Amino acid sequence: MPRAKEFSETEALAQAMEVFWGKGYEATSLQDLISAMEISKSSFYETFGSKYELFMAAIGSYNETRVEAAVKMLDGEASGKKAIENIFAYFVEYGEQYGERGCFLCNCAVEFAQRNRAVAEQIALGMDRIEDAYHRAVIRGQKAGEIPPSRDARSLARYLLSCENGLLVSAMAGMDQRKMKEVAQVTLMALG
Amino acid sequence: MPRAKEFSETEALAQAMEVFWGKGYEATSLQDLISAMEISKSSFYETFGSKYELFMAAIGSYNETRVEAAVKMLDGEASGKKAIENIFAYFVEYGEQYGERGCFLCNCAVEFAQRNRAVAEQIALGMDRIEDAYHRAVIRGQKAGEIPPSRDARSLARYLLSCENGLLVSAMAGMDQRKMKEVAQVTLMALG
DNA sequence: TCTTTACCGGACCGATTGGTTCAGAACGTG
DNA sequence: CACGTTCTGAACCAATCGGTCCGGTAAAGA
Repeated sequence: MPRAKEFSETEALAQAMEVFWGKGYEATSLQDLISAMEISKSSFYETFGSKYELFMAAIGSYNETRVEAAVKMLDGEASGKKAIENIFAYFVEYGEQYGERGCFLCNCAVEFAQRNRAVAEQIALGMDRIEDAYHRAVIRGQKAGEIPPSRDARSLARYLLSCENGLLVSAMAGMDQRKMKEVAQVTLMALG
Repeated sequence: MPRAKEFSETEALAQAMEVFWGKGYEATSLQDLISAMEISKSSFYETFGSKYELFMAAIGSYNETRVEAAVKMLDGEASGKKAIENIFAYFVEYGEQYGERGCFLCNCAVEFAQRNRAVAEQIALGMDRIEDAYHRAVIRGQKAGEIPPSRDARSLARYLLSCENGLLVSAMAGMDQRKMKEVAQVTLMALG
């Protein structure tokens, strides 16, 4: 009976995420959003409720796509150490593809987290997923004899996550790829 | 002949920096600023020109005060390694005093740097100062036999800066002090 | 064809944004 | 006292902000 949907909700959400990722929440206007999503203002409010609700959904979308992709990368490799090396190499290459817009979760944390608990929780969700994936990779590396079993796997996982965040923020602050590569190498030496 | 200045320009600037640091540029309104600075709107525009100009000056103020303090901390200690350990310990304690508002330069980089070259340059100025201070500390540590001389001092300095950024961002994303302390320990182990 | 739903454009809203202007009070100095 | 300057509060500005509402059209199934 009804007319068929003409735009994909998840696709529009993904577009919105891109805009928020690139410009941040406050600097993104409704105009920016509906232009990128290619829907009308009316459809916007009917489908997504408000700018804020859309933003929360966008973080969720990021967790389901980008974070999940990173997790798969870490879980997929046969060797734990290789998986970690590969993902850091990926982050070093990263800028060329996406521009230096860093990690969306970090950006949101910087702009929002201290003032908004709901956002902070949404961010923690994604961060924890990555940390756990690093943890699994470290354990795998330890079992394979690539990483000393004496080291605390959870600490190493948190260290790697923190370094990842630092690397991506440093990139936004102007660090070029060559220097990033050096930093990544030093970072991974800490695995022993 | 003239009437005396009744407010200190540098003091007002410092207050403005605090606000920008805590809320970011976009989320800070003129009302926020003139309330914190305790001057009138008229004085504001006469003295500082515009919100944007004030913001740029605020980054400068941050470089002259906070960054300079960090540099002094790194240069002051007798032992290079001890200096680095101390400053990381300081960042771990940090949150309690200032709330988790991270590093102002990083925050600005996240919000602004990709879209504004002038801001990016101002940020790079401060970052370079810190990197150089780390570099001097590493060299001192190497001369004292605390850090293997085989390691490239500049790479280590950039690594430390990147890890510092990562640690402060992670704190904003919800990492608690205990975990930060662990991460800092792992970070410093990489010095060898 | 008729109903139901999807979608759009545009008018409209109050509030707030950053910014300007100006008259006048406050104040130190000659 | 008078001059020169600092500083303020309020009035005012156009523009934009996020958000609401409605009339109309397009499309699918009954």
